[in-house]
Amino acid sequence: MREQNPLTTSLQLLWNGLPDPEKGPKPKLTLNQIVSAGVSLADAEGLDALSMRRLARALNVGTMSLYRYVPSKTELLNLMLDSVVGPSQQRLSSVDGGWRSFLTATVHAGRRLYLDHPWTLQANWSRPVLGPNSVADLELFMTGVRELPLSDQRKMDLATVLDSYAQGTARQEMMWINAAADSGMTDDEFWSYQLPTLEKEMTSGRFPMMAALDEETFNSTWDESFEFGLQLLLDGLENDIRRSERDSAPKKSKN
Amino acid sequence: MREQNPLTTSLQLLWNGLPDPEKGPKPKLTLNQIVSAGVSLADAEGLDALSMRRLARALNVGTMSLYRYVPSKTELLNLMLDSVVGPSQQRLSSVDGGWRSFLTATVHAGRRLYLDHPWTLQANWSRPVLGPNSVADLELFMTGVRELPLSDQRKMDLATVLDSYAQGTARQEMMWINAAADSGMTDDEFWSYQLPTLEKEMTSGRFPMMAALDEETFNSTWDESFEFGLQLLLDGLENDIRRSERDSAPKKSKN
DNA sequence: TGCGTGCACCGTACGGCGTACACCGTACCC
DNA sequence: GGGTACGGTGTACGCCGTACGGTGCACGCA
Repeated sequence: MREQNPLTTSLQLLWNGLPDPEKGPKPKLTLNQIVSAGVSLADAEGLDALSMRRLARALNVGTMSLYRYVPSKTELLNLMLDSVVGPSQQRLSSVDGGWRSFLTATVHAGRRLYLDHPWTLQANWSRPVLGPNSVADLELFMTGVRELPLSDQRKMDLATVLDSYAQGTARQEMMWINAAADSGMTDDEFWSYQLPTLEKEMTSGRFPMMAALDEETFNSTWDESFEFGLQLLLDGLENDIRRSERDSAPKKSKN
Repeated sequence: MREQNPLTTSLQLLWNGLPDPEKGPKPKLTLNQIVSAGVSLADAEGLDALSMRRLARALNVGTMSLYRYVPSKTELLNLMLDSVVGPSQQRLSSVDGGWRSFLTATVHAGRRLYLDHPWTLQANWSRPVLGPNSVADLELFMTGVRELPLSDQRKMDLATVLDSYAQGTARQEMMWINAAADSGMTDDEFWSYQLPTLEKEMTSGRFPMMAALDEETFNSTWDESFEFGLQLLLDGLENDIRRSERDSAPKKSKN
């Protein structure tokens, strides 16, 4: 338990939580209380609002008491992240409905996760060590794609690609929402304030393509662009699969 | 110039820079010097290292002098962001080589941008107002896809989707690199420290799919997964295009 | 020529942050 | 019943962004 592996304590906390002590006074808190209070605070007010002082106040303890449970704020964020990922009901129930509906549910769930917990997309966020929920997530993914004629390596690539896409789209959406909110305006107000300047510049001759755009060019909702890209990805995958089935088809005659 | 539009000053700075003053002493700096010093510092040491104090020291001025040029750190970040985006040579030269090679170059350039300037993926990053380089970027994109049989709205969706993908993949890659670097180890060391714990858990019976994975499952490079997903997207798009050409083909006989 | 004025420069200070450290008090083991 | 291991926390340090106000330069005008 006291190896020199520098990740030991992180891994220990993620997978086994705190060891329950025998001696000394009873702890006032549990690790879970701290982590979920952190998640609530970050969900409600953003990552900026999550300071150790505020979190401690919310839990009615002194600031430094938190450090009896968690070695640093970074480690707390790692725990918060793992606590928030993990298989959702939606995906569990779609695992046997064919790969396309499973992957659709997976990417939707990923996007919803990032939008529900925007703080997962903020900050330095050096990706933590893998925790139990992340691994359960991968386990479910691998189950959902078990029928696909792809190598395990390609399946893992697929997981990475789809998560990247969910993350990227959610991040873009969040940035616009934040930009408006930070300036204390709605999305529409934000646009309308920019429009005069943009229109002047676009019709200046420097941007002929931009000047000639349709009225509705910028009218897509985030949901629509997200769906569009998701269909591209899945269509591309379907292509891939058909091709690999065609390639292996001749061998079928051997049976 | 003194309207109550709350974005006026931001837009002014982005599009026109600072007005050159008539009275008083000559400014020691230019806006560009500040912005590019900020970019250099953030590139070299990350966004955390970019404090107003350090930036001022690097420029040999007092901390508060910076505020004569830039109203806040947030605004500085907006200017920095617009200063690093924009059409690259690679993309400009591929604009007439067919949509597929143009889009490939576009997404590659996007990914390279995010990897070269990882700070663009950090922090709150409430997306700023659109600056001249961002608009030039869109202009180029619209030129590159002008032949595609898609509505302007769909083309804009495509721009969003591809940027999301570039951003998502770059972000994932950066997170792993950071995670290792923050702990002061290489990527490989980071993996090897986690492996014992993961292997123990995976063979515990709770994760049968994970336990049965090929040896090479996790061996893909970031480049490989990125390429894989990019091909999926472009194949999907090709599908879309062929379908829409097929649909409109009957009309061709009218000619 | 000289002076008034508007702007550049920047030292100081305030309220936040993460967290190192040391001290206090509790509750179990022997 | 005493020793000891451990939970709780007050204080302090060195960072951060930036509000405020003082100082002195350089041009427009008399």
